[in-house]
Formats: sequence, structure tokens, C-alpha cells
Amino acid sequence: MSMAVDFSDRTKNKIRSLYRKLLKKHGSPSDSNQWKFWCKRPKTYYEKEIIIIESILTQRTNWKNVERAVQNLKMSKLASLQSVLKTNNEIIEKLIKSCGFSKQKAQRLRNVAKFVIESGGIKNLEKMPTNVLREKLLSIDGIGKETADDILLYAFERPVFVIDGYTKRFASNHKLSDRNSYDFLQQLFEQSLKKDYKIYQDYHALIVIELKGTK
DNA sequence: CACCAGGAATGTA
DNA sequence: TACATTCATGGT
Repeated sequence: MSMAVDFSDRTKNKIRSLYRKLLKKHGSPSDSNQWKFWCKRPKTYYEKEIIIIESILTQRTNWKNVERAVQNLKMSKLASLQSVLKTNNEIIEKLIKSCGFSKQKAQRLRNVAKFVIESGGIKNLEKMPTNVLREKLLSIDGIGKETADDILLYAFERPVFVIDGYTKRFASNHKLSDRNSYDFLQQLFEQSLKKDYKIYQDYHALIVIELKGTK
């Protein structure tokens, strides 16, 4: 378990203020092409499965490549966890080749699919407490903190703040913290904001939108 | 902490 | 055309 950390009110206010600024500048991510699907609400089970698939495919990869792969899966009627599980890895590998690491990612898709289906589907997993579900996701080969939290936040709609390279840069740009470890930054954002998954979804998307194309 | 797992788009000369 | 860099990372 992570240690409780107390952050200054000044820092917390800054984080809330930055959120309002980004929202004003870019508008709601639900209206952006890139994020309207992940930030959409409500979502069907089918859409949640797609998000889980995309969260694996997008690892270390450009989003355009992910879209292509998902299109291929859809055209082959294989864009579901059931389909992934009952289809040969080589077939999946070809369809997702645009994302790179296709051999690894095909296996990773299979690992998550196996987990979800053996757990009784998303419907059943939704009854699970967030911390328990997070631990289970992290125990799957090919799912680290960022991917686990992507799945928790965008597919399961749990208030878990996702930390990625953009968020680390964002924190560093605005001098929000002297540390930039995953756990520390996650605590920082979560303790500064209302525990609301919708805010976490939008904030993370806005950070990516704000910093995309910069360095 | 360093290294490796690729494919595709974009930038540079 | 050739080569470098970057991209919604995770495992060893």
C-alpha cells in the first residue's frame, strides 16, 4: 500500500486551477476526435472491451496505428475479448501489426481476455472494489500501472488518476512536485481533486491534448 | 538503472 | 533516398 502523503494547499489549488484553464482552453475532451470515445459516457460492454483492447495496443505506439488495428479487428469481426481468446495468435498478430510489438501484444490481449472471461465478464468485474481489481490487472503479464489505470479509469469508470509521460512532463513544467514517480504523482493528483472519475478522465485527456506535439 | 520488444509517421539533409 | 526520432510502455 502506498503511504499517505500530505500535499500543500497551494499545490492542490494549483492543480485545480490548471484543470479549469485547460478546460477553458481546449473545451471538453468528449468533443475532441481523439478522446470522445474514451471519455464518452455511458458506455456499452462492447465499448468497454474495445477500450481494454486499445489500452494494450496503444502501449509505446502512436494512436493512429491503434485505430488502424481496431478497424482491422472490427472488419474481421474479431473486435471482442471472446474473439481474441478463440482466435489463433498469428491471425491477431497480422491484424494488429500496425501497432508494432504485435507478437507481444497479441499475447497480452489474450492474457487480458482470458482474465476477463474467466472472471465472468466485465459485468462481474464491475462488482469488484477498485483496489482489488487493480491488483488483479497488475498481476496480468503485459499490464503495468499505466495500462491498469487506463482500464480502471476509462473502461471501468473508477476514480483512478492515470500517470503517463505527458502527465510527468506537465507536473514538471508547472513545478507541481520535486518527485515524479508514478505513485507519488498519482497521489498528488488524486488528493487535489474531487474523487470523480469524469474529472480524472477529462483532466488526463486535456493534459495529453495540451502537450501533444511539444517537448 | 539499462536494455529490449517493432511498425508507421514525421522530420532532416 | 537514407537515416533519426517519436509515439496513450512493460518486463527482465
